[in-house]
Amino acid sequence: MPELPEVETVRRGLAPVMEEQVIAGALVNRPDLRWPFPANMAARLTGRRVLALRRRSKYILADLDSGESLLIHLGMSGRMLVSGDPLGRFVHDHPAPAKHDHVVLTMENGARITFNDPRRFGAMDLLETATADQHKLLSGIGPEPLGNDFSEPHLVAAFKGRNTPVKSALLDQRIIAGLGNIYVCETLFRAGISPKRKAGQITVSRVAGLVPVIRQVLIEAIEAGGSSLRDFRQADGELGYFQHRFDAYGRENEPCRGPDCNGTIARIVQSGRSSFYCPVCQR
DNA sequence: ATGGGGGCCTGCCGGC
DNA sequence: TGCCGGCAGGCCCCCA
Repeated sequence: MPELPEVETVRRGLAPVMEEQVIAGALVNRPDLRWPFPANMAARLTGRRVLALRRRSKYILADLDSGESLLIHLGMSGRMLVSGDPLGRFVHDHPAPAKHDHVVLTMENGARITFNDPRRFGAMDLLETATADQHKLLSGIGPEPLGNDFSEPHLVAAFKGRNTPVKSALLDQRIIAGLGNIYVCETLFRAGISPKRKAGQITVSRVAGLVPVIRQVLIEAIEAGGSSLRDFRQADGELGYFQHRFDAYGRENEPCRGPDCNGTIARIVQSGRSSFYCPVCQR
């Protein structure tokens, strides 16, 4: 469930049960996900207190009192399931792992956090907190769209001269962090820009206009994810995700919801991925 | 440097 | 019922 709003929703769901808490036990059920786990991962997590849970792009970082941070990426199908008993009555209760439960953290408060990832495109790593930004997976990532470094001049400069479709440019994590296929589709729909248009060919004012649209789409999605937080602890991290109302994504052959537009949402494939858009009002 | 495509995995869904 | 193709929210890496 992994674009920026979903990852932020997961972070917010995990924070109350993980922050300030000690990891009492770590169960690692396989040697790797997308890449091998770091050496001695279970031992380096066990007994460590979680000082803070942060998010950078689609990554979650758990800062530990050892000076290391646990880096978590959910890939395409990763879930962080919270179970157990916050009152700590069943700390020693270890139910058999379900299929694709790869890592289970048991917190001192009795909460259990299970990383379940069928497709195993997810990842975990341990890195020095002080130099986290220089980690190979983080160093090339562009500005956070909801942060101060993301701006009209930045996006205009990043698009300038680019011959790639705007769809690809917005998916490029070096240009802007955290967008994925869904929110790029939604952003371009609201901005009235065709996903096929070359990034460097869009007028400066239209590129600048993308900035507030991106922010608004993400803020709305985070708020929608947040509305499902009550159910988050029950398990299914996917709740809230499907509650989103998408205007374009997944709506092939359905009527365009644009004002005064009688177009029909189309699906095309760009660099192997589906783009949904209205050929009438997205130009 | 930039852009495009392959590949990593499993699960699900629709069609035959 | 079973098999098969196509599809899926990501992203690294290699090639031209």
